[in-house]
Amino acid sequence: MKPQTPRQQLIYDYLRQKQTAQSAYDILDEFRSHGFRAPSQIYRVLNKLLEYGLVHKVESLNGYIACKQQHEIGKSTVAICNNCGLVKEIPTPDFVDDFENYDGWDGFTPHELAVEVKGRCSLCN
Amino acid sequence: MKPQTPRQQLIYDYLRQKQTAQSAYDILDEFRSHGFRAPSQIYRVLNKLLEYGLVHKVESLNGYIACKQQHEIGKSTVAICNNCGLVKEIPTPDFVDDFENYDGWDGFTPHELAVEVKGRCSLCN
DNA sequence: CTAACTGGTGTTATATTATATCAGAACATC
DNA sequence: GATGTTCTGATATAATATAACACCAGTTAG
Repeated sequence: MKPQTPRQQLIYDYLRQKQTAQSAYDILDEFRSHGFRAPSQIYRVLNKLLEYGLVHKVESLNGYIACKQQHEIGKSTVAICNNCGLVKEIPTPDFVDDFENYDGWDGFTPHELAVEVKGRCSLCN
Repeated sequence: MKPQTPRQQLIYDYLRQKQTAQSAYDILDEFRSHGFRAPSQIYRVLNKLLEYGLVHKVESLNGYIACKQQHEIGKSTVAICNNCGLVKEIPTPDFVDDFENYDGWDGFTPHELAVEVKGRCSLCN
């Protein structure tokens, strides 16, 4: 699915070009000149992009990044640099597929899986 | 590490007995009668408990749970029921250890890893 | 002893993130 | 051209989290 409106395209392109997660308010400040005046306007666009799978929310940063990986939906893995804030979506390792046949679930049926890894990026190492 | 003060013990015990993640404000409301009056008081205790590894933050719920699993520090896995809100910490599967030798890091050095899985618990299935 | 340090506490204020709600515009369709 | 759907603008408010400062108690060092 591609962005469906000019504003979706605008925000998607903006996130694509960023290396760090952006908050809704970061985006709002960036695009006030484009007619965005209230957070709800940003969240509306973000929610669509999330729905389309074009954007991920980085829960531990309350920020948003563009999805640059082709991956199974409902299975994202991001690496977050504690030093510079860089967020990189990485290919979800194959062995995570084992989650489905993991026997530790105790009756739980997994639908979506999000892995957030904190550490140091190659430049900050 | 065990709770170090009466208030840490209080909140820790409270979280231990809960099946769902509790927000700082839930806890505040619960313990107003014990002299908690401001969110910062709760966050102070929570931050200590997090530091001691006795509590986990569930990022996607902005809530907190007691850690009931013995596990390597910096490696938590929680299963979240989308229906009833139950949050269960589960043993981090062995194969996640492979993360360390995963070759998709591209220079990134992982320190901490958090897995949040959404789905349906055994009762809501 | 007492000065300095430490860690926990109380309090007020404020920052940050996210949603609810309502009204109107744009557009399609029948 | 009435109806419905989606996107939009706008205001208000909710929910989550931190900053800053003063106080007190215990303890450790000079």
